Amino acid sequence: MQEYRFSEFLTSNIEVDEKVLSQFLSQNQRKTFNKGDFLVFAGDLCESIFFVEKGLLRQYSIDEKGKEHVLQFAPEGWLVNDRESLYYNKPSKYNIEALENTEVFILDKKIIEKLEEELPEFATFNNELLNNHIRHLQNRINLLLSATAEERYLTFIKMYPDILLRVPQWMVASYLGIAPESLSRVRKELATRNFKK
Amino acid sequence: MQEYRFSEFLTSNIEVDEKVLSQFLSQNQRKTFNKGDFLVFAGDLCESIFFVEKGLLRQYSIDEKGKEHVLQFAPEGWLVNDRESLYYNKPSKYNIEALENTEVFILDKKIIEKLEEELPEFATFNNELLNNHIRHLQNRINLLLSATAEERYLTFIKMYPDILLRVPQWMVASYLGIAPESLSRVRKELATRNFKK
DNA sequence: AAGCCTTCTTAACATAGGTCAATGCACGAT
DNA sequence: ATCGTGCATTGACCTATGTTAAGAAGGCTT
Repeated sequence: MQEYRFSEFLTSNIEVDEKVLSQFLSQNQRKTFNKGDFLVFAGDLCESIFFVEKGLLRQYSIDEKGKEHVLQFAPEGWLVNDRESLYYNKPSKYNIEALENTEVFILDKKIIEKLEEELPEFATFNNELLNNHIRHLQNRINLLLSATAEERYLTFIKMYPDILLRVPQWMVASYLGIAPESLSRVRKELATRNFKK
Repeated sequence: MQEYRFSEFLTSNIEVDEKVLSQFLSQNQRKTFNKGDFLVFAGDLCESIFFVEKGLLRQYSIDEKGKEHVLQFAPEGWLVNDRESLYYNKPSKYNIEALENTEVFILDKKIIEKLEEELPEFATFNNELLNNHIRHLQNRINLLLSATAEERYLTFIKMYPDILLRVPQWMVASYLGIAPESLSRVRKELATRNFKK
């Protein structure tokens, strides 16, 4: 579980003077959460953007029947926020919870906008990040539309082998949109099939 | 079926001088497609961004079993492109097809970047667009994870009543991730239920 | 007007995956 | 060491949705 500072995230992706950068990023934007803590509760307003420097977050909703649905996991180097709150001042539909002791760097919309104005390179980079995020979401939608439980699981293993080891299995099931018992069954089936070969 | 020019899209969302704008946007970026035409075939490289000025597009994949899955519909005022191609120079997984006679305004990455550099307001606006798109995709994922066929359909009706009338029902089913026959069943069920009340 | 697509519907049947309940296991707290 | 809690597994059963196949209603095309 490495650590990944936000400043490092920036300097390793865009050309920018360390000093210029430091004027944007103050130490007090860093915050620590313990395993089990909530960064955001559904119903809250959430106008911050969280960059995970260390640890692991999950963003999830709870439906009327009380079931949880994982929208995303966020390990080191990932950004999480609630767009509904950030751009429409609406209460969030999603909880954000720390699955491990987690350090986040907290950004607000104004800082992002300021960075974009002052550093055109950042604007381009941020754009790519957003587009990349969209790409991921689209691929996930495509998977949810077309793939069986087994296919979804296999894709997950390939894409996020690290996360697989850091979260309980039922959360993976929740991310995949299947029941935990079903995932158990899929795994059993895969195991016996591999054994036979 | 109204018409929505890209220039109008910009001027109605950001403060910008018409003349400044016109230097970016030339007439030859406009293109017309007939119903049934393909703008992009899966496997193609697609480095353009399409803004729909008139008409209707759909972006969809075809899985190994030959089934189509609609990633999105794009009526007037919507942007479509393939991020996989645009940012990673990879062949597209998705087809883009004109469902009606359609006029699109074609942008490439460079124009977007230039607009962002020259017009900070555009950068902010574009950012909001991308974030809004992410928000939509997240909500759709959440729906796919948690909702039954009926709930998905009801949500679709509320969100896209216009599109409902412009595309065949089986495409809606494909967008919702259910079989056309299932959608038929859902509709019947809804009809009899409303009748009983 | 006839014939041909395409779409939608319906019904019978099949199945992946959900639900419920019981068991066992691992691990942290006492 | 023991208890309790949360997680994973398993099996029996159930249900929503997929599949297959057929027929009916429009709407193009010739």
